[in-house]
Amino acid sequence: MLTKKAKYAIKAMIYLSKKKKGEHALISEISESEHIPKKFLETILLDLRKAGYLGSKKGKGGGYYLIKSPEEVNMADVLRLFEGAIALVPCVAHKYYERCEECTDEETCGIREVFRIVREQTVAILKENNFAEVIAKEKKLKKQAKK
Amino acid sequence: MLTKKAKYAIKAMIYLSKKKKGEHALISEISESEHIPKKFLETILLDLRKAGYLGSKKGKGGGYYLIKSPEEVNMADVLRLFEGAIALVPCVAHKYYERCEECTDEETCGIREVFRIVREQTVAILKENNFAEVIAKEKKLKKQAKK
DNA sequence: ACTTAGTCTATAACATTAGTAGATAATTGA
DNA sequence: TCAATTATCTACTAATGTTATAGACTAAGT
Repeated sequence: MLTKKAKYAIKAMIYLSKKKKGEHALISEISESEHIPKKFLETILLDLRKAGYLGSKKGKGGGYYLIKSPEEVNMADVLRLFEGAIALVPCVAHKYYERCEECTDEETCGIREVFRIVREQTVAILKENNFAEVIAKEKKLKKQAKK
Repeated sequence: MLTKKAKYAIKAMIYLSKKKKGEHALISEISESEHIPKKFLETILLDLRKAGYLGSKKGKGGGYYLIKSPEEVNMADVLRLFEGAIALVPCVAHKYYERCEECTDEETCGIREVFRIVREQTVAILKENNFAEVIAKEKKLKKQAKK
Protein backbone atom coordinates (compact mmCIF):
# COMPACT_ATOMS: atom_id res chain seq x y z
CA MET A 1 0.00 0.00 0.00
CA LEU A 2 1.03 3.55 -0.65
CA THR A 3 1.57 5.97 2.19
CA LYS A 4 -0.97 8.76 2.56
CA LYS A 5 1.79 11.19 1.78
CA ALA A 6 2.24 9.70 -1.68
CA LYS A 7 -1.48 9.58 -2.34
CA TYR A 8 -1.93 13.18 -1.19
CA ALA A 9 0.97 14.23 -3.41
CA ILE A 10 -0.68 12.71 -6.47
CA LYS A 11 -3.99 14.35 -5.60
CA ALA A 12 -2.30 17.72 -5.25
CA MET A 13 -0.50 17.28 -8.56
CA ILE A 14 -3.73 16.39 -10.32
CA TYR A 15 -5.45 19.38 -8.75
CA LEU A 16 -2.72 21.69 -10.00
CA SER A 17 -2.70 20.01 -13.40
CA LYS A 18 -6.33 20.98 -13.87
CA LYS A 19 -5.57 24.67 -13.44
CA LYS A 20 -5.06 26.78 -16.55
CA LYS A 21 -1.51 27.79 -17.36
CA GLY A 22 -0.43 30.73 -15.19
CA GLU A 23 -3.03 30.08 -12.49
CA HIS A 24 -1.94 29.48 -8.91
CA ALA A 25 -3.55 27.55 -6.08
CA LEU A 26 -3.27 28.27 -2.36
CA ILE A 27 -2.27 25.51 0.04
CA SER A 28 -5.55 26.05 1.88
CA GLU A 29 -7.49 25.80 -1.36
CA ILE A 30 -5.95 22.42 -2.26
CA SER A 31 -6.27 21.26 1.34
CA GLU A 32 -10.00 21.97 1.45
CA SER A 33 -10.81 20.74 -2.01
CA GLU A 34 -8.92 17.45 -1.66
CA HIS A 35 -9.55 16.91 2.07
CA ILE A 36 -5.88 16.82 2.99
CA PRO A 37 -4.72 18.13 6.42
CA LYS A 38 -3.26 21.55 5.68
CA LYS A 39 -0.06 21.37 7.70
CA PHE A 40 0.70 17.95 6.28
CA LEU A 41 0.05 19.17 2.76
CA GLU A 42 2.51 22.02 3.29
CA THR A 43 5.39 19.60 3.72
CA ILE A 44 4.28 17.59 0.70
CA LEU A 45 4.09 20.60 -1.60
CA LEU A 46 7.48 21.70 -0.38
CA ASP A 47 8.94 18.33 -1.35
CA LEU A 48 7.34 18.58 -4.78
CA ARG A 49 8.79 22.03 -5.21
CA LYS A 50 12.26 20.96 -4.15
CA ALA A 51 12.05 18.09 -6.62
CA GLY A 52 11.37 20.58 -9.40
CA TYR A 53 7.76 19.70 -10.17
CA LEU A 54 6.16 22.77 -8.62
CA GLY A 55 6.91 26.45 -8.31
CA SER A 56 5.64 28.77 -5.60
CA LYS A 57 5.12 32.42 -4.87
CA LYS A 58 4.69 34.07 -1.49
CA GLY A 59 2.37 36.89 -0.48
CA LYS A 60 -0.94 38.02 -1.88
CA GLY A 61 -1.76 36.42 -5.22
CA GLY A 62 0.78 33.73 -4.46
CA GLY A 63 0.42 29.98 -4.23
CA TYR A 64 1.69 26.87 -5.99
CA TYR A 65 1.73 26.06 -9.68
CA LEU A 66 3.00 23.34 -12.03
CA ILE A 67 6.38 23.98 -13.58
CA LYS A 68 6.18 21.33 -16.27
CA SER A 69 3.10 20.61 -18.32
CA PRO A 70 0.80 17.77 -17.13
CA GLU A 71 2.07 15.62 -20.02
CA GLU A 72 5.62 15.78 -18.71
CA VAL A 73 5.07 14.43 -15.20
CA ASN A 74 3.76 10.96 -14.52
CA MET A 75 2.63 8.78 -11.63
CA ALA A 76 5.96 6.93 -11.48
CA ASP A 77 7.92 10.15 -10.95
CA VAL A 78 5.81 11.25 -8.00
CA LEU A 79 5.64 7.79 -6.44
CA ARG A 80 9.42 7.41 -6.60
CA LEU A 81 9.82 10.75 -4.85
CA PHE A 82 7.66 9.77 -1.89
CA GLU A 83 7.96 6.00 -1.74
CA GLY A 84 11.42 5.34 -3.11
CA ALA A 85 11.56 2.25 -5.30
CA ILE A 86 8.49 1.03 -7.15
CA ALA A 87 9.87 -2.53 -7.11
CA LEU A 88 8.63 -4.91 -4.43
CA VAL A 89 12.11 -6.20 -3.62
CA PRO A 90 15.25 -4.04 -3.59
CA CYS A 91 17.20 -6.38 -5.89
CA VAL A 92 15.03 -5.52 -8.92
CA ALA A 93 14.90 -1.77 -8.33
CA HIS A 94 16.75 0.44 -10.78
CA LYS A 95 17.40 3.72 -9.03
CA TYR A 96 17.17 2.23 -5.53
CA TYR A 97 18.91 -1.09 -6.17
CA GLU A 98 20.22 -3.05 -3.19
CA ARG A 99 21.23 -6.64 -2.77
CA CYS A 100 18.87 -8.77 -0.66
CA GLU A 101 20.96 -9.57 2.42
CA GLU A 102 19.84 -13.15 2.69
CA CYS A 103 20.25 -13.95 -1.01
CA THR A 104 23.00 -16.28 -2.21
CA ASP A 105 22.62 -16.11 -5.99
CA GLU A 106 20.77 -13.15 -7.36
CA GLU A 107 21.37 -14.11 -11.00
CA THR A 108 19.44 -17.35 -10.82
CA CYS A 109 16.77 -16.44 -8.25
CA GLY A 110 13.30 -17.39 -9.45
CA ILE A 111 11.57 -15.14 -6.94
CA ARG A 112 13.59 -12.22 -8.20
CA GLU A 113 12.58 -13.04 -11.76
CA VAL A 114 8.89 -12.85 -10.85
CA PHE A 115 9.31 -9.52 -9.10
CA ARG A 116 11.33 -8.25 -12.04
CA ILE A 117 8.36 -8.89 -14.31
CA VAL A 118 5.95 -7.27 -11.85
CA ARG A 119 8.16 -4.23 -11.61
CA GLU A 120 8.47 -3.87 -15.37
CA GLN A 121 4.71 -4.03 -15.88
CA THR A 122 4.00 -1.63 -13.03
CA VAL A 123 6.54 0.96 -14.13
CA ALA A 124 5.24 0.80 -17.70
CA ILE A 125 1.68 1.52 -16.57
CA LEU A 126 2.70 4.28 -14.17
CA LYS A 127 4.88 5.97 -16.79
CA GLU A 128 2.29 6.01 -19.54
CA ASN A 129 -0.07 7.63 -17.07
CA ASN A 130 1.18 11.18 -17.05
CA PHE A 131 -1.14 13.61 -15.34
CA ALA A 132 -2.81 14.72 -18.55
CA GLU A 133 -3.69 11.07 -19.18
CA VAL A 134 -5.07 10.62 -15.65
CA ILE A 135 -7.29 13.66 -16.12
CA ALA A 136 -8.44 12.26 -19.48
CA LYS A 137 -9.35 8.98 -17.74
CA GLU A 138 -11.34 10.95 -15.19
CA LYS A 139 -13.29 12.75 -17.92
CA LYS A 140 -14.08 9.47 -19.62
CA LEU A 141 -15.35 7.98 -16.37
CA LYS A 142 -17.57 10.99 -15.73
CA LYS A 143 -19.09 10.67 -19.18
CA GLN A 144 -19.85 7.01 -18.59
CA ALA A 145 -21.36 7.72 -15.17
CA LYS A 146 -23.93 10.09 -16.71
CA LYS A 147 -25.42 7.41 -18.94
CA MET B 1 8.50 -2.79 -0.83
CA LEU B 2 7.65 -6.09 0.74
CA THR B 3 8.34 -6.73 4.39
CA LYS B 4 11.08 -9.21 5.21
CA LYS B 5 8.45 -11.43 6.70
CA ALA B 6 6.72 -11.81 3.35
CA LYS B 7 9.99 -12.36 1.51
CA TYR B 8 11.11 -14.96 4.05
CA ALA B 9 7.74 -16.70 3.76
CA ILE B 10 8.11 -17.03 0.00
CA LYS B 11 11.66 -18.33 0.40
CA ALA B 12 10.51 -20.91 2.89
CA MET B 13 7.66 -22.00 0.64
CA ILE B 14 10.01 -22.38 -2.31
CA TYR B 15 12.44 -24.35 -0.17
CA LEU B 16 9.67 -26.72 0.90
CA SER B 17 8.33 -26.93 -2.65
CA LYS B 18 11.66 -28.34 -3.77
CA LYS B 19 11.42 -31.26 -1.37
CA LYS B 20 10.12 -34.57 -2.67
CA LYS B 21 6.61 -35.52 -1.62
CA GLY B 22 6.60 -36.91 1.92
CA GLU B 23 9.88 -35.25 2.89
CA HIS B 24 10.02 -32.87 5.85
CA ALA B 25 12.32 -29.95 6.60
CA LEU B 26 13.38 -28.72 10.04
CA ILE B 27 13.01 -25.06 10.95
CA SER B 28 16.74 -24.92 11.58
CA GLU B 29 17.45 -26.46 8.19
CA ILE B 30 15.37 -23.85 6.36
CA SER B 31 16.78 -21.11 8.56
CA GLU B 32 20.38 -21.99 7.73
CA SER B 33 19.84 -22.71 4.06
CA GLU B 34 17.91 -19.51 3.38
CA HIS B 35 19.70 -17.27 5.89
CA ILE B 36 16.57 -16.43 7.84
CA PRO B 37 16.76 -15.78 11.63
CA LYS B 38 15.47 -18.97 13.19
CA LYS B 39 13.12 -17.56 15.81
CA PHE B 40 11.61 -15.20 13.28
CA LEU B 41 11.15 -18.04 10.81
CA GLU B 42 9.28 -20.02 13.47
CA THR B 43 6.51 -17.46 13.62
CA ILE B 44 6.35 -17.28 9.83
CA LEU B 45 6.03 -21.04 9.40
CA LEU B 46 3.37 -21.05 12.08
CA ASP B 47 1.37 -18.48 10.14
CA LEU B 48 1.74 -20.53 6.97
CA ARG B 49 0.55 -23.59 8.81
CA LYS B 50 -2.45 -21.81 10.33
CA ALA B 51 -3.36 -20.57 6.86
CA GLY B 52 -3.42 -24.15 5.64
CA TYR B 53 -0.39 -24.10 3.35
CA LEU B 54 1.91 -26.15 5.56
CA GLY B 55 1.66 -29.14 7.86
CA SER B 56 3.99 -29.92 10.74
CA LYS B 57 5.07 -32.77 12.90
CA LYS B 58 6.75 -32.59 16.29
CA GLY B 59 9.52 -34.75 17.69
CA LYS B 60 12.26 -36.71 15.98
CA GLY B 61 11.75 -37.04 12.25
CA GLY B 62 9.39 -34.08 12.42
CA GLY B 63 9.45 -30.77 10.63
CA TYR B 64 7.38 -28.82 8.14
CA TYR B 65 6.01 -29.93 4.79
CA LEU B 66 3.76 -28.62 2.01
CA ILE B 67 0.14 -29.64 2.25
CA LYS B 68 -0.84 -28.69 -1.30
CA SER B 69 1.30 -29.37 -4.34
CA PRO B 70 3.59 -26.53 -5.54
CA GLU B 71 1.22 -25.97 -8.50
CA GLU B 72 -1.64 -25.14 -6.16
CA VAL B 73 -0.07 -22.29 -4.18
CA ASN B 74 1.07 -19.06 -5.79
CA MET B 75 2.91 -15.87 -4.94
CA ALA B 76 -0.33 -13.89 -4.61
CA ASP B 77 -1.68 -16.24 -1.91
CA VAL B 78 1.39 -15.91 0.27
CA LEU B 79 1.76 -12.17 -0.24
CA ARG B 80 -1.86 -11.57 0.73
CA LEU B 81 -1.34 -13.56 3.90
CA PHE B 82 1.60 -11.46 5.08
CA GLU B 83 1.02 -8.09 3.43
CA GLY B 84 -2.73 -7.87 3.19
CA ALA B 85 -3.90 -6.28 -0.05
CA ILE B 86 -1.77 -6.40 -3.17
CA ALA B 87 -3.38 -3.19 -4.42
CA LEU B 88 -1.52 0.07 -3.88
CA VAL B 89 -4.64 1.90 -2.70
CA PRO B 90 -7.36 0.36 -0.53
CA CYS B 91 -10.18 1.42 -2.87
CA VAL B 92 -9.09 -1.01 -5.60
CA ALA B 93 -8.42 -3.98 -3.33
CA HIS B 94 -10.79 -6.94 -3.56
CA LYS B 95 -10.49 -8.80 -0.30
CA TYR B 96 -9.23 -5.83 1.68
CA TYR B 97 -11.38 -3.12 0.11
CA GLU B 98 -11.79 0.17 1.96
CA ARG B 99 -12.93 3.58 0.86
CA CYS B 100 -10.21 6.25 0.71
CA GLU B 101 -11.23 8.64 3.48
CA GLU B 102 -10.41 11.78 1.57
CA CYS B 103 -12.09 10.67 -1.66
CA THR B 104 -15.29 12.37 -2.82
CA ASP B 105 -16.20 10.31 -5.89
CA GLU B 106 -14.66 6.89 -6.17
CA GLU B 107 -16.55 5.97 -9.34
CA THR B 108 -14.98 8.70 -11.44
CA CYS B 109 -11.52 8.92 -9.84
CA GLY B 110 -8.77 8.83 -12.46
CA ILE B 111 -6.10 7.95 -9.93
CA ARG B 112 -8.13 4.99 -8.82
CA GLU B 113 -8.47 3.86 -12.43
CA VAL B 114 -4.68 3.80 -12.84
CA PHE B 115 -4.18 1.81 -9.66
CA ARG B 116 -6.96 -0.53 -10.70
CA ILE B 117 -5.01 -1.39 -13.84
CA VAL B 118 -1.77 -1.80 -11.89
CA ARG B 119 -3.47 -4.11 -9.44
CA GLU B 120 -5.01 -6.25 -12.16
CA GLN B 121 -1.69 -6.71 -13.94
CA THR B 122 0.18 -7.45 -10.72
CA VAL B 123 -2.33 -9.98 -9.46
CA ALA B 124 -2.34 -11.74 -12.83
CA ILE B 125 1.44 -12.13 -12.78
CA LEU B 126 1.57 -13.24 -9.16
CA LYS B 127 -1.21 -15.77 -9.68
CA GLU B 128 0.29 -17.40 -12.74
CA ASN B 129 3.48 -17.80 -10.77
CA ASN B 130 2.64 -20.74 -8.60
CA PHE B 131 5.62 -22.24 -6.82
CA ALA B 132 6.20 -24.94 -9.43
CA GLU B 133 6.48 -22.16 -11.99
CA VAL B 134 8.92 -20.16 -9.87
CA ILE B 135 11.12 -23.23 -9.52
CA ALA B 136 10.93 -23.77 -13.29
CA LYS B 137 12.06 -20.18 -13.82
CA GLU B 138 14.97 -20.80 -11.48
CA LYS B 139 16.04 -23.89 -13.44
CA LYS B 140 15.89 -21.97 -16.69
CA LEU B 141 18.05 -19.19 -15.26
CA LYS B 142 20.62 -21.69 -14.00
CA LYS B 143 20.86 -23.27 -17.46
CA GLN B 144 21.43 -19.88 -19.02
CA ALA B 145 24.06 -18.97 -16.46
CA LYS B 146 26.18 -21.97 -17.38
CA LYS B 147 26.59 -20.86 -20.98
C1' DA C 1 12.30 -41.02 31.01
C1' DC C 2 14.87 -38.54 27.63
C1' DT C 3 15.64 -36.21 23.48
C1' DT C 4 13.97 -33.88 19.64
C1' DA C 5 11.29 -30.47 17.50
C1' DG C 6 7.38 -27.53 16.98
C1' DT C 7 4.09 -24.00 19.80
C1' DC C 8 2.74 -20.19 22.53
C1' DT C 9 3.13 -15.84 25.10
C1' DA C 10 5.46 -11.88 25.98
C1' DT C 11 8.37 -8.23 25.15
C1' DA C 12 11.57 -4.82 23.18
C1' DA C 13 14.39 -1.99 20.08
C1' DC C 14 13.92 0.57 16.20
C1' DA C 15 11.89 2.85 12.19
C1' DT C 16 8.16 4.88 9.84
C1' DT C 17 3.93 7.33 9.40
C1' DA C 18 0.93 10.96 9.94
C1' DG C 19 0.57 14.46 11.64
C1' DT C 20 0.98 19.43 14.86
C1' DA C 21 2.97 23.84 16.76
C1' DG C 22 5.05 27.90 16.28
C1' DA C 23 8.32 31.13 14.58
C1' DT C 24 10.24 33.18 10.17
C1' DA C 25 10.69 35.09 5.46
C1' DA C 26 9.08 37.06 1.26
C1' DT C 27 5.67 39.67 -1.40
C1' DT C 28 1.97 42.87 -2.30
C1' DG C 29 -0.89 46.73 -1.73
C1' DA C 30 -2.32 50.70 0.71
C1' DT D 1 6.74 52.08 5.50
C1' DC D 2 3.17 49.18 7.59
C1' DA D 3 -0.06 45.54 7.54
C1' DA D 4 -1.83 41.64 5.53
C1' DT D 5 -1.01 37.59 3.11
C1' DT D 6 1.12 33.41 2.00
C1' DA D 7 4.82 30.20 1.79
C1' DT D 8 9.05 28.22 4.57
C1' DC D 9 11.59 26.19 8.19
C1' DT D 10 12.61 23.81 12.57
C1' DA D 11 11.26 20.84 15.82
C1' DC D 12 8.49 17.78 18.08
C1' DT D 13 5.11 13.80 19.09
C1' DA D 14 1.81 10.01 19.31
C1' DA D 15 0.67 5.86 17.27
C1' DT D 16 1.77 2.02 14.71
C1' DG D 17 4.43 -1.48 12.28
C1' DT D 18 8.67 -4.11 11.63
C1' DT D 19 12.03 -7.29 13.02
C1' DA D 20 13.18 -9.67 15.74
C1' DT D 21 14.46 -12.46 20.77
C1' DA D 22 13.55 -15.09 25.28
C1' DG D 23 11.74 -18.62 27.61
C1' DA D 24 8.37 -21.81 29.04
C1' DC D 25 5.34 -25.45 27.16
C1' DT D 26 3.60 -29.46 24.42
C1' DA D 27 3.80 -33.51 21.52
C1' DA D 28 6.18 -37.44 19.40
C1' DG D 29 9.53 -40.96 18.95
C1' DT D 30 13.07 -44.41 21.08
